Amino acid sequence: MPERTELRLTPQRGAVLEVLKAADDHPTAAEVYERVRVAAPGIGSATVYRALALLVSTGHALELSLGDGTAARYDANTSRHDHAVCERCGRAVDIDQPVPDGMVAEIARRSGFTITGYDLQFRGLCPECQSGGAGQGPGRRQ
Amino acid sequence: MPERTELRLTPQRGAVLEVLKAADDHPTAAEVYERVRVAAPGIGSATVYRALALLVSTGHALELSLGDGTAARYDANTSRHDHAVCERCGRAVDIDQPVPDGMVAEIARRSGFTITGYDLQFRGLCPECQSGGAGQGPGRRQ
DNA sequence: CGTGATACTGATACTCGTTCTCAACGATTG
DNA sequence: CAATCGTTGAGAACGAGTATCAGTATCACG
Repeated sequence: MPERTELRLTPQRGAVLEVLKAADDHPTAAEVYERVRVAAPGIGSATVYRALALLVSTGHALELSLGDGTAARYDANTSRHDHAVCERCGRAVDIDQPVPDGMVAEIARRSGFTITGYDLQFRGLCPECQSGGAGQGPGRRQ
Repeated sequence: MPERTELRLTPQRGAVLEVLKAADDHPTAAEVYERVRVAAPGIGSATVYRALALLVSTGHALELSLGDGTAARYDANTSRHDHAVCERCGRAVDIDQPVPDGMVAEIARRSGFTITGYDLQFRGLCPECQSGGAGQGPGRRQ
């Protein structure tokens, strides 16, 4: 599978892309599937997964692993940015502040790695959940 | 299930903890299972998962999602640190340099989140894979 | 228009990591 | 010794994602 020779923008793929562009949250593949079924009722989940993978590989979408052990999320914003994830409600918002270059260089020097990128997720409580209710906070990892 | 009332250090749990402490890599649950079977031959995978969850919840181990979509990894080093993951061989090494406090504060201010922590993984090539061979690099995410 | 090549589709079976269920086991207490 | 209750191992169940496959749509060309 060296290079895509051809690539059609089928109705299904268009629908997936529309859903992704219309979403201001960061839907999982399953959520994308649900929403796409409104515009393309007969669509199968495999097709959604394939379309998402295609969009990611062609740079039209980003696949996010928000490090909470749950399913991958997708984002039509393809510029470099990170996320803050609410530990209570799972909502993710964009963070546009990059890690300082000096820090990356220092880490490359110390570890011997060639650093090609990084994934950074902040954890905490979103404004709604801070005020919202006093429910129990699950608390995960580190 | 408010608080652990009792907690036995059973041979199985001890074996899991030993494996974790002896590991200088960051084994997945499946790898822990394999290694534990040497010391505790009849052990079941469910027991290993339970022991790992227990160790994590009592602060004796850390569960890592290295953001590459693969299985969770475990680490007996419970102090705050991040990881650099090799994109070719999957190896993870520890990174001890924290994100500057000012950056975290700035992000909390801008997003309105109460930040309780973060997960940071650097991606790149480890020293071995840089020199090692010219194989094909997979290339994932962002 | 017909024909063949090939990309794409949806259904479904499957894999894999992880969790759940449950009967049996074992340690502790009275 | 009996009752209790946390723990165990086997295996079923689960959810996300992938592979397979037969059928369909689209394209290039004569």
